[in-house]
Amino acid sequence: MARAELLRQQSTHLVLAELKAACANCNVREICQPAGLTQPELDQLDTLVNIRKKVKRGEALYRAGEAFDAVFAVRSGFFKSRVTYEDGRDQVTGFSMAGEILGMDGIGQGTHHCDAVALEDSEVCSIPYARLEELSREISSLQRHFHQIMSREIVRESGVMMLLGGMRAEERIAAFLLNMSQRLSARGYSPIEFHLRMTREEIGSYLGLKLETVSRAFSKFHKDGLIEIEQKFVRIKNIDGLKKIYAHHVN
Amino acid sequence: MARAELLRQQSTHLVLAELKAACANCNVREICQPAGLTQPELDQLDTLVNIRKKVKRGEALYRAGEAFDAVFAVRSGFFKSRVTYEDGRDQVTGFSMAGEILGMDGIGQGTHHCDAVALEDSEVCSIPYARLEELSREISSLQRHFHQIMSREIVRESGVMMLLGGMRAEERIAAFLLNMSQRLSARGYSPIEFHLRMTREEIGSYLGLKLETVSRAFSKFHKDGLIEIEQKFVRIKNIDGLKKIYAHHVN
DNA sequence: CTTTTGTATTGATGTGGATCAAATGGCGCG
DNA sequence: CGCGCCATTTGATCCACATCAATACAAAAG
Repeated sequence: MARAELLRQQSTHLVLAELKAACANCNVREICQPAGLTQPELDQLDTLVNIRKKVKRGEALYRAGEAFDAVFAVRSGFFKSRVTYEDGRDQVTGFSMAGEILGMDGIGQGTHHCDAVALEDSEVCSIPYARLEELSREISSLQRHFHQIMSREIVRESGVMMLLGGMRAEERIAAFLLNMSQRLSARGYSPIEFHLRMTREEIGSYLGLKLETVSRAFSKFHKDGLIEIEQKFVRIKNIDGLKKIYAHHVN
Repeated sequence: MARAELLRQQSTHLVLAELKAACANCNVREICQPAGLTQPELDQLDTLVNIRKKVKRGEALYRAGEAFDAVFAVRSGFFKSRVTYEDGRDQVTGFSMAGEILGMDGIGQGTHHCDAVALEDSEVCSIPYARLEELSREISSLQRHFHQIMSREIVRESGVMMLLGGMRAEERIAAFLLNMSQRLSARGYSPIEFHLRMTREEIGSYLGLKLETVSRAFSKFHKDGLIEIEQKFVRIKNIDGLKKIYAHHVN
């Protein structure tokens, strides 16, 4: 752990030996280290993830229209994905936290379809797509794993479609909080206390609501004793209450 | 073409020779026949698509929760994808027409995440996923092609998220009609005249609107001379007018 | 420290689309 | 052919959320 910390502070131009160490110690195991690999396969895998890159808060990891050549594993930090219309309006299409994969929208067209912007100082591992394809052909469990990640992204988005299509404001916010809680929990963080990295406006954009509506819903949940909320800090006090709102589904 | 028609009427238990002929004549080339394959590769490909299956109008090709073991190429007909909540409410998450691929939501969990229901008598080719993975490892252009199809599904869904999150009723309907037009056009059908296979209610469910709102929007477009619409038949009379509505984006 | 700027809260009012309701029309089926 | 069901259209009313507006607050900048 201390070693990983050390490596993190070094240049992004790492020699291979260091990269291996980085991968072996990385907390993003789930992504880059599918289970059941033999040692030779693990060695190959180390050649896949080749560059670690820091992205400062507010900077874009990539932008819509840029050539796609890699997907990214978020090592630390937090990103939003955003599409921008011709007329300047934009919409947040997702949030990515440490341990998640970013950039798969680019595979289809060979160019990125959205911007990925860091909401706090972040670090990613770049996974060159050509190499990923190559290695997928050799290591079937990696292939399967990658397909699963893409498929889950499809399922995630259809979940958001449900939110947007059929739920009312408070249901959406409850679903959003529960989803955050669940994902943080899966990453080993507290599921009941966390910092929102995004603004009310970004939450609203993601959920198809205005920032005032988001704020009012948070206030209401607070008043009803479901959560504590102070600025970006959230503590879930009654998770079943939230689930009940989420599952209410009036019509 | 006459031969393909003949084959279509035979049993779904075809011998290999017939299958080959079926694939060679299939109009779904784009999916099952990536460009640049050598003859041996093409022969392998013929072993991938192994069963043709008819699905009658109203029947499900698969249902949420069922074990996933294949994706499907729609050979003819039309499907809707639908997720159902615990409480019985459901939402349409997509429509699939001839030449498109269905069922990729199941890869992540190993079970299907939604129902796929035929909106008219349809015919699909089943593509066993295990075999697809296997063949993807051998034929890199097939691998790439499959990844592109999945990625495009991700992009498609984020497009729907934009619709649902940021556009008003008439913009959504205009976008829906333009999308239908474009997809039909890409399949060699007329982009200006077509039959909607789904009800107003299904369109509404997909777009996050009530059926009355869908009906009113159609009536308005008709009144404004943008389309002709009679029951499920649509003729687009002013495609630029529709695009203008779609791009209006008040805020 | 003060100023500036971005973010959040809260209230008052407006409106797009949902809801409720009723009439019409198409189509499968006995 | 005629019955009954379902899809569609259209009108009237309602309400959830957007919009407009004012204030408060926090973090960053000077």
